[in-house]
Amino acid sequence: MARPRNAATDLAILDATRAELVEKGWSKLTMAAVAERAGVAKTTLYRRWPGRSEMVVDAVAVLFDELELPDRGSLQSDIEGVVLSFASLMSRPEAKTALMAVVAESTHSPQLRDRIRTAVVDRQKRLVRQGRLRAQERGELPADRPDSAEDEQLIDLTFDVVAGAVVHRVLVSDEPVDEQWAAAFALLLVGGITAVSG
Amino acid sequence: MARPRNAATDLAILDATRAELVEKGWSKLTMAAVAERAGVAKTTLYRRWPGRSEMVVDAVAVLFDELELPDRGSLQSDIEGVVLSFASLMSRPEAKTALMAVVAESTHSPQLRDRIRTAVVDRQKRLVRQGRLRAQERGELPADRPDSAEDEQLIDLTFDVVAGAVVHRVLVSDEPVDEQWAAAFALLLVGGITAVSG
Amino acid sequence: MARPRNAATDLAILDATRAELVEKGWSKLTMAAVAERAGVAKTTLYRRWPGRSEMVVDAVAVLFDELELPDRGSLQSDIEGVVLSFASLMSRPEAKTALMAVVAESTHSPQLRDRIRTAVVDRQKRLVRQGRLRAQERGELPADRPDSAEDEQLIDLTFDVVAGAVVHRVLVSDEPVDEQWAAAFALLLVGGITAVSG
Amino acid sequence: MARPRNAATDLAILDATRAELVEKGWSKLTMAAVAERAGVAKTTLYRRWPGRSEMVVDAVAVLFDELELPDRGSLQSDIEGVVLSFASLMSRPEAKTALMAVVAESTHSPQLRDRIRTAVVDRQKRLVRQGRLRAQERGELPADRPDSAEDEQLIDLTFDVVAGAVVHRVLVSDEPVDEQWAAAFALLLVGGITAVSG
DNA sequence: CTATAATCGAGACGGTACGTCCGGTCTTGTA
DNA sequence: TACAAGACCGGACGTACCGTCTCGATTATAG
Repeated sequence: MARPRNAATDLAILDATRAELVEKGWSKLTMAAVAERAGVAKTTLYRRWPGRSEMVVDAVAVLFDELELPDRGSLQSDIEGVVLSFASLMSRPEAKTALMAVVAESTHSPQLRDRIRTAVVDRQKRLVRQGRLRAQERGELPADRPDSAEDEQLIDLTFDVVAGAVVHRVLVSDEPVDEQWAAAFALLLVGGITAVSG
Repeated sequence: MARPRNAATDLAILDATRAELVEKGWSKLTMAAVAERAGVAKTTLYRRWPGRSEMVVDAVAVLFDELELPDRGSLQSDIEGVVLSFASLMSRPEAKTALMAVVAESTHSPQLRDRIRTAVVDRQKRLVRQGRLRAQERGELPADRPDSAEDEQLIDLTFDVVAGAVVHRVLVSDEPVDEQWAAAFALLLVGGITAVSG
Repeated sequence: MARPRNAATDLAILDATRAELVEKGWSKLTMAAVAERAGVAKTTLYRRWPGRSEMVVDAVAVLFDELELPDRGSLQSDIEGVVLSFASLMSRPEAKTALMAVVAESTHSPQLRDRIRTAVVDRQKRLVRQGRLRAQERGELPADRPDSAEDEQLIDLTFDVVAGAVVHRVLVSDEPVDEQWAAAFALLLVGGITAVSG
Repeated sequence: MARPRNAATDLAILDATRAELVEKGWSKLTMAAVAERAGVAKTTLYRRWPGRSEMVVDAVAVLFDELELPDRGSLQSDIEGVVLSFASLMSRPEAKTALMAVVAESTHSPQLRDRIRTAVVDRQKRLVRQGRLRAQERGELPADRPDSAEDEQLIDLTFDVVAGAVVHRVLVSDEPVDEQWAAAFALLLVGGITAVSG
């Protein structure tokens, strides 16, 4: 009760973390370097996060909140838009290197898995819901059936398909996501959703 | 003229690497432990691979060669089959932890990116081609147009969608890929491909 | 402001160094073994000394401070005494193996040469000065001429002759320094000094 | 029986050893480097010497055979001469670094100690005997008493004093042996020997 | 004039230690 | 109490040599 933590310090640390990620990448990211860059002692880092991975998850999570779903007039266009902006996010070095790394770490740590899910995954499903709702308003998709588990599953499925395809294209196949690819993907997805929902 | 390298040593090392991956996971995998388990000196590892990542790529790559595409009678069923067997592969601890980790590392190393592409990605596209061919023989899909770049792109797209969705579901969303999910996914994908190709 | 170095650690390390020298000898002395024996991390060694040789010089230097020159009543006897006690020092395994080794190393390192000179050589010249002074008080030797470079050179010469002869006898010729040898040597040296100074 | 060893190879190896000693010093001298420099395989080295130390002793021993004792007309002058030529030998980098190093090693190896004694020490005592004989012929010293252990001991003592003083001056005290020092030393030694033998 | 057997070059190999780096904890003094 | 500074332990890193080994290829002698 004597002295409260300095809130600005958190931001400085997360900024420093992202900067180091850009310059060095995940495996060369050291706590000491982040601390020095943030003008902070190593102790302070460990007082706030249990380890490197958790800190990086938090540092990267905010990037995902920049994603939006502007109304481009059709489901097809909306998908194209979100694919392109997600791809551009995944092309930023601090995002691509960190995301895969923490996912890798998470395979041996349930705590980390939870942190990723709450900080990244769940927060972005909103985009799928929003796009679906908008398409229903436009009459492109039928309205949700009340309490339908199938509808809920379709949302999850759509999320994994969109996010997975983009991540795989960019990071594993190592090919660019350009407008042409986004269009082809959106066409495929709309076709599939229509077939399933129709 | 000089003493040749022992070919069996390579196999012993890669076996040891996979075993250590299962027990310790990527971040606790040490060269010394792999060497000891393989009954080999650390030097020998470094004589054959430039680093941990490259060695792990080679160790994991062979797992992907186990994937097959048995003829289950329809495109929909074929997709369900490959999704399930791929998901079962991605659930093996040595595959999931290693794959994400090397992809993360690869974001800062073109050499590693190439190695992943040739050792893993390119080798598995055969499954997509094979499934497509079979569907065409069954009359489920129209035949390829000669020298069509579009057909080629559709193959790549399909590959990223299938592999990406499964990987994302298993590793990021952290949800199981069961028969129900495989069926829903296959339905969506067949719908999309039909719409696009029709 | 920051945490200060633990002074007791220095002593523990030097003790461990001497113990390892006794058991293993110079060429089998490893930093890791010293660290473990001292209950200290290897890092701590390197934080305090640039390398093995420097550490060993410091570890051995204190042994030389044990040397004394008890008044045995005559120059001849004083020399016999110091020769015997120096020889007994040079027979201790930690001294003999270490001293020659660091001298060997020093031939390629001016820094090390300086360290040896200040830590060992200069500190022991006091014995020669003391013995000379005592002999002068007894009237065995004429008093120093003021500001005489010759007197100073004679001190250095005596030091090299005494120390050199003992070291060479023990380490190179590999013969024991017993009372008989000490007496013969002292006789020779007193004869020489008297001839020169007379 | 079948094929004899190439004798020229021995010389090439010892030459290479000395050259490496000059350039790198003892502690940076590697068997691989010597082998390459001699145009020879590492195996060949180990076929001829049990280890580095033994090889270096042989490489350096020949240097000592260059020492001679030209007749300069008096015991005093003869001593000055041998001191200067021995000092010039001890100033050569391959000799100084190697000699101390093998002596250090020898403290833990009787075999090595023997090799040093036969290859270096015993071979050089001839110089003392020769100088003594010459001084006796000149009438500077009384003739040997038959079967006198004392005379024998005086030879050994003289050897240790001369060699020890020079080595200590050059390597430990790190001061030059010039004509002035040689003269002062010779004066001291002649005084001592005369007093003892008188 | 072979054939036979040791020598030789090259370099892979199992080891051991190196000196460095980093993670995470701890101990100081200052604010 | 929070914090900066940095010492500290532990442990892995990638490198360098060691001394041994396995290879073919190359001789010099014995048959």
